[in-house]
Amino acid sequence: MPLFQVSTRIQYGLRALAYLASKEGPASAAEIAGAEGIPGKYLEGILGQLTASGLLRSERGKNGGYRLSLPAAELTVLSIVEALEGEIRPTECAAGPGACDHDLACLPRRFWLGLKTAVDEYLSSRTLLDVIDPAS
Amino acid sequence: MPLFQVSTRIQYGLRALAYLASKEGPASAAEIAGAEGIPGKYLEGILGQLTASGLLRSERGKNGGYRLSLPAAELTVLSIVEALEGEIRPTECAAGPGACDHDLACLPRRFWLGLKTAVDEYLSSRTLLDVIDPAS
DNA sequence: CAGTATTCCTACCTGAATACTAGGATAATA
DNA sequence: TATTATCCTAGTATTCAGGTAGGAATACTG
Repeated sequence: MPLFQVSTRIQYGLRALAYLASKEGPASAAEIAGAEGIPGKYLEGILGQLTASGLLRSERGKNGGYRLSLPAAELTVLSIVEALEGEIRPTECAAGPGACDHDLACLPRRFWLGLKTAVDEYLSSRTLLDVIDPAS
Repeated sequence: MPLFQVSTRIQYGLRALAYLASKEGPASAAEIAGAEGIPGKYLEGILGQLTASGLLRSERGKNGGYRLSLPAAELTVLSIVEALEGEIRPTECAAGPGACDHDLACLPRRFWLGLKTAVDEYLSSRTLLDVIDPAS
């Protein structure tokens, strides 16, 4: 129903990253889940995805866990969102010319592309640090 | 999966309004559906919703149909979106203080509220005319 | 008044996605 | 070798988008 909606996946991911940013050394999925009240097995999958995208580095075995691969100030929210949900794309047509067979008939395309640009600008100009810093 | 997604409901509604804007007099749901290639019965529901929200005026019976209740230049896209999907709200918390029981624990709230503001500004500063005018 | 064209109302259906849960295999450390 | 992790695969419950179907209410027209 909503035009845009932040899934629990993104909310959980962001909170987990925020937890890691405010901590020295690695943290396990179970530790983060406990601290943040997030279902553990579900969080595992999210963290795995963030690792595969290169935002986190993981170590297995005892004393292992996850840690940020970049300082929080260099991690844009856009990169987090795209890691968890792929490229933002309001409509099929908004993917670019030739992506749909209407092309000319699809006048609103320009409009939705503009919206995507506005959202991308917001998300790429804020970092993880901005999200967790109450002063911002 | 997407952070924001324009539903067919909004796309169809917009195209129907665009059709009405470029036409003298009323048009029936069937006419618009035929011209725009939209499922007729589905469109009926959408137009009914736009009517209930006051964006359209309808007349039943022969020679009836729908017409805009405002000039296209005075119809913001935000009003269209809200008529079809209700208020934009990225997360529960973003509805305002007190809307969730975390409040202080919900640091990212401010961030998502900012995103909502950015989107609202974009949508409320454009009208139906802007959407259908290739020059804009 | 009969017929026709239209909106309006209610109910249902289906496929896909979100938000999980379950159980273990694999790897690293102590 | 016991423990603590990540990693992998599969299944499930619920919700929602995107329709379909059928007819009732209403208004014009001959």
